[in-house]
Amino acid sequence: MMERNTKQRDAIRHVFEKTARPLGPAEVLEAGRAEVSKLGIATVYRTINSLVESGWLVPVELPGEPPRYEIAGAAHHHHFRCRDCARVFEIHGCPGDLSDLTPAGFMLESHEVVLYGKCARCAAP
Amino acid sequence: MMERNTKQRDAIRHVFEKTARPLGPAEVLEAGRAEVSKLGIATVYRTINSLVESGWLVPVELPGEPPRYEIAGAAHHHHFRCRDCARVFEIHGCPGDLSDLTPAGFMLESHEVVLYGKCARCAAP
DNA sequence: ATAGATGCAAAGGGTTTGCACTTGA
DNA sequence: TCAAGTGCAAACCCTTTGCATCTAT
Repeated sequence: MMERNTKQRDAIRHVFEKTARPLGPAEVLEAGRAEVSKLGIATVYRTINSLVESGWLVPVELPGEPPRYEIAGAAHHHHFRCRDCARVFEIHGCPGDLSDLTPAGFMLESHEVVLYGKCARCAAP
Repeated sequence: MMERNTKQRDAIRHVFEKTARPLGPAEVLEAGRAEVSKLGIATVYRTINSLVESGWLVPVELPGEPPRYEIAGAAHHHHFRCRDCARVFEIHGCPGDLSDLTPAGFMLESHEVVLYGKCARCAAP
């Protein structure tokens, strides 16, 4: 599946390559129409899903929000969401071993951390 | 709104009182039918929403999943989601100060931590 | 008695799928 | 050529809403 190079697929990849932040399907559709004006939402979804399956994209899921996607390849990291502008930023570092928090008998496999607050721009006076 | 005591409302509160973990609307519906067999999903949604507004319930939102709800009043805590049975459990403890992860200029206000793995039941042989 | 609450079914919003047409290899 | 990929619209899933009926006060 998705083994051909189409202009739609190229356009969608270009959108991610040109944008430094995680994007949702609607944003991809809008930006992608600059290159392929008749681009359809179904193609965006199918292509994103296949790019995730192929490992080129990874989903960025924040609590209570529809998924965004970003180009894969970054090291293990988490995200900071600005409460004012709603933008999401990658943060480096990690709280480390969280097995202390794991209840007895439970098997810890991975974790997710999201920080909330104000980004540099919104915190500035 | 929701200012009367109905058997549906009571049943829904009972479900949360009897269950120690965060529940989604479908789980509440199923458990609630034990008390009110004709309970409808719309009533579950309406009642949950009003219990959240009144502060009796708080939403538990995990990345990429529809919201669950738990009784308000618990101290700051996080959640563990079982990858096998998809149930969510409250965990005690907290990684603590995460300001090390916060980029310069950013203002950290709060955080969310979710652990993933196998619950005691699903990890058992 | 009567406004509030319920249940059903229909409507919404976002994502997926069926199908005929288009297109890349 | 001709199967993979696309676009459109219908189907889906979860949640909300409209409305006639029921019920707590």
